[in-house]
Order: sequence, then C-alpha cells, then structure tokens
Amino acid sequence: MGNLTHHHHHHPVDPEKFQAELKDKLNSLGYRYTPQRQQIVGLFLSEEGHLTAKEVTEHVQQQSASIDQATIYRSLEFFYKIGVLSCSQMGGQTVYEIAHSVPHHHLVCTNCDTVMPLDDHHFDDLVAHLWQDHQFRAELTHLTISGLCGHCAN
Amino acid sequence: MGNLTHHHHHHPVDPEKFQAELKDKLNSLGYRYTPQRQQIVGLFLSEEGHLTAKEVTEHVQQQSASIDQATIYRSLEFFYKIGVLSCSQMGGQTVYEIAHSVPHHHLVCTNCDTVMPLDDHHFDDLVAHLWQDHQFRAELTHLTISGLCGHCAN
DNA sequence: CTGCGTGCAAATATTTTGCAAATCG
DNA sequence: CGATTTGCAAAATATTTGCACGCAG
Repeated sequence: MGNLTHHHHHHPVDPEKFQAELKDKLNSLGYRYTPQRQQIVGLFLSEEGHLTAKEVTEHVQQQSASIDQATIYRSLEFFYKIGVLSCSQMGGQTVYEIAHSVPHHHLVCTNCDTVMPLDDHHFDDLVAHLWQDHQFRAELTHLTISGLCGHCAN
Repeated sequence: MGNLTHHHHHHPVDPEKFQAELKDKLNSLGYRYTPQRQQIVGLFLSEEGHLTAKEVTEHVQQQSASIDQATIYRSLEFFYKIGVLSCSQMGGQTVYEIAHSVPHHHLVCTNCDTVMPLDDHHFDDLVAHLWQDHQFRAELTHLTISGLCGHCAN
C-alpha cells in the first residue's frame, strides 16, 4: 500500500474565512469548534486532498499537539455527518476530503499515485444508460478510477 | 454494514470440471489442492458471488470442518495471486469472487443490497473520453456503482 | 519422504467505546 | 454552569506472521 501523493490545485476558498464560517455553523448547531477540530480542518484546507485517518493523525501530531487517535476518528466521522468532509474509498482505504458542493470523482495513476479530480458530467451518459437498460438509478458519488496518467502512459 | 445478498445467475462452468482442472493446474505449478482449498473454491462455485474473508469463514466453518481464519486469508490471497479469484472493494470491504475472463462491474442497490453484474462495454465511451480529454488510460476493472435497483427505485 | 500447507497462538493494525476530566460557549 | 469533547485505556475487529506438525504428491 504505497503512500498517496496528491494533486494540488488552488482552491477558491479562503481558509480563514472558511474556518470562521465553520465555527459559526457549528456553534449555531450547538457544537463546538475546538482547537483539535480546527487543526484537523486546517490540515484539509492546506493539503487540499484526500487523507486517511492515519495520515491525518501523523500530520496533526507532527505539527504540535498530541491529539488522540480516538479524537481523530470521532472528528472525521463528525465532520462527515455534518457535511464538511466527504468520505470515499480509495484502494481499500477510507479517505476524507473537504466536501465540495459539486460532486466529483478521482482518477488515480497506478504508476505515480497522482490523484486528479474528475468532473461529474463525464458520467451523465453512463447514468442515463444504466437507467434505460437496467432500471438502475445510479448514485455516482466519489468514484475512483485507476489507470495511467498522461505522463506515465507514454 | 449490512450483509450482502447476491444475485445468482447460472454459470456456464461445471463445478466438478472446474475443480479437476484447477487441481491439475495447481499440481503442475507445484502447489497442492488441499481439502481446505477445495472447500473454499467449492463455496465460490456454489455461491457465484462475491464474498468477504469473514463470509467465507462463516460458510466454510458452518459447513463442517473448522478451517482456521489464517488459512482462509492465505488461501484467498493465494488464489488471487494465481488468478483463480479476483478481488475488489465493495463498500469498504474486500470481496473475492471467481475470476471471470471477461471484465465486469457491479451495481449495488443501497436499499436491498442486491448486487448485479454489469458488462464492461458500458464504460467504453467513458474510457474513450478520459483518454481524449484527460490523456488518462483508465484500467476499469471491478468498479462498484451504488444506487437503487429497479425494484427499490419505484 | 519432502516440502508445501495447516493449525495454533501471538503479534500487528485499525477502529470503536466507556468514562472521568477538561473546556467551550 | 452545563452540555459537548477530549484523553486515556481497554475492547472489538481485521489481518498477518512464526513455527512445529501433518499430509499431498
């Protein structure tokens, strides 16, 4: 199980603004935005990729504080439930990332482990076919497709 | 994590012939076709679906003998390596099934947990688009698509 | 008989849970 | 203050490994 590199791309969100709004959101729901939670969300904002629970733990504990594993797990689950993080399966591992409003998928290069986001619209035809041919109402969220990226395919 | 029901469809292979040929294949490679391995393969032939290591253990141990967990894990890995079983991820779980020569995928109903096989050709257009638009050479093997089956969608 | 494979037990890895103490609002 | 969260420790779950014995070929 190799460690995953991530495709960084500049995000439109301002981290500080995001965190401030998130704090308000949590507070208005009766939840708290603790330093631990801030640190975890901060990590996802700076990394802008998908991280496993283990990776989150490593990054966060290396940064400074010693946040307990259990806290990491509970926080990831918490943020997933309230829709701040999304969760998917990549190579048998559960990975989390900031939840985008637009559904998207991932292309993973089996050679260099680069992960590229893939827009949802690529699956429109497939979804239509599945409905027509199989009466199957596909819910395509966070599909992961393996293969060779342009760089490694040549 | 609900337990998975499977879509049974009659297989073109004769279980006894399959097992006999498999024995020959293993022997010619210097491997042995032990009762434990026979039982495991027999299970996959009769179930004709995907099973987790845990499910294999339950079925096999319930059948008669008490095969050790470790043996199950080692056998699944063994059969995967020599190409008799294929392996994929479904809902975060590793599942195995008899390796078919024709690549195929799965539709999983999130309501009734039914699993339906899906032919590879549905993805031809997608693969072509990924290559054209993203220079990505997709290796589509064992994709799992969630959604509602015809029965549950209505 | 030879070495591949199994059972057993223990190690390792991953995730979850109970509970008392800490702390955010 | 009071409910939410955290840390800690222990439990539950999942998978792997070492080793001596058993058995298929």
